[in-house]
Amino acid sequence: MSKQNPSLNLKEFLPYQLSIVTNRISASFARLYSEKFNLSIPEWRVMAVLGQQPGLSADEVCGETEMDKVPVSRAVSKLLDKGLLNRELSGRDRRRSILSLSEAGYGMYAQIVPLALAYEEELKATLTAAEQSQLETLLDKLSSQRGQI
Amino acid sequence: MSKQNPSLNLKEFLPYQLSIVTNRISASFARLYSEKFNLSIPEWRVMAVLGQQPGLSADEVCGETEMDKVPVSRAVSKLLDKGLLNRELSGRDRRRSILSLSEAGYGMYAQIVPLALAYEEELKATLTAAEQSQLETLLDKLSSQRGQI
DNA sequence: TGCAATTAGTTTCATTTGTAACTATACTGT
DNA sequence: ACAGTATAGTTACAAATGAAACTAATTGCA
Repeated sequence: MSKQNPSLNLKEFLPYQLSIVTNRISASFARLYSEKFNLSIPEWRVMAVLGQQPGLSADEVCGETEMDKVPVSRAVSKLLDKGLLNRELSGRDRRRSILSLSEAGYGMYAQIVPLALAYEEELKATLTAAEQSQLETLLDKLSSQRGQI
Repeated sequence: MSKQNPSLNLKEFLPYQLSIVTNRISASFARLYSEKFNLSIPEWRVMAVLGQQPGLSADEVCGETEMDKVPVSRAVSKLLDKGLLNRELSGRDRRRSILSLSEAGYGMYAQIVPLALAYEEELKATLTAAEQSQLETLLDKLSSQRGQI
């Protein structure tokens, strides 16, 4: 039994399945905040971390969101333009910025969070409690094992 | 208990977790065929479906891959340039193309498929058999339920 | 038939994205 | 103290992407 007639069923191929499901979910979730609040995905992610952890630097935002520093920089400057963010420079290290949501930014954040949580609930609604915890386990395993691949 | 102090932990937020894991996996899998064979993600996807189902039209490739017709069209024309694809016009409907891998294309496909399968194996290696089937179930559930969201 | 509406696929254009170069500040070892 | 290196963040440029306009072929139905 050699490898003659190699074949791969895309629909059963795990990386492909993951990317289809994830893209659908990301896209439909993105509609939630992009249509109503006119935020791009990077902008929303920056707001999401700063809403929870105010005072991070741009670099720390990169770490939290797994985003590249370029999209973070661009998202930050757009959010500043829109008045959704405050930025000051760190006294200790004047390369570093200190970022936080402005009052307007926090107001928007406070509107989006319940939508996000409701969305997540809906997503999980078809899963039993056991399946939900299985999913966590599986995602953890898949994500930890990457790196040597 | 009202919704004062709304907060959302990004790292525990399902759409975010999915997108992080998936992006890592997609990126590391893409390195596999992009570095060695100089294929873009859309190009690889087109080859992947045609390797399995020769004779599809561009439109059917869209359906199989969930890609937009524009990236498919571009990927097809690049693959034609590279000599990896054959295209003829359907006799019945001369708008439709009939696509298949060329000999060179199939040769490349035959080299990539084992890499892809090995990659998938490695990915699944940390999961038990039970977890692997759980994962399938979960992905099915998550993907079927989208649409009304 | 023949003309309006669809469909397959391509092209154009504007937007997004990523890589690499750049600026400015801070750290290191001598 | 200071030369070399590293880091935070921005900018510039090129490539990828998507929406909408376009071309060509087909279908439907009056």
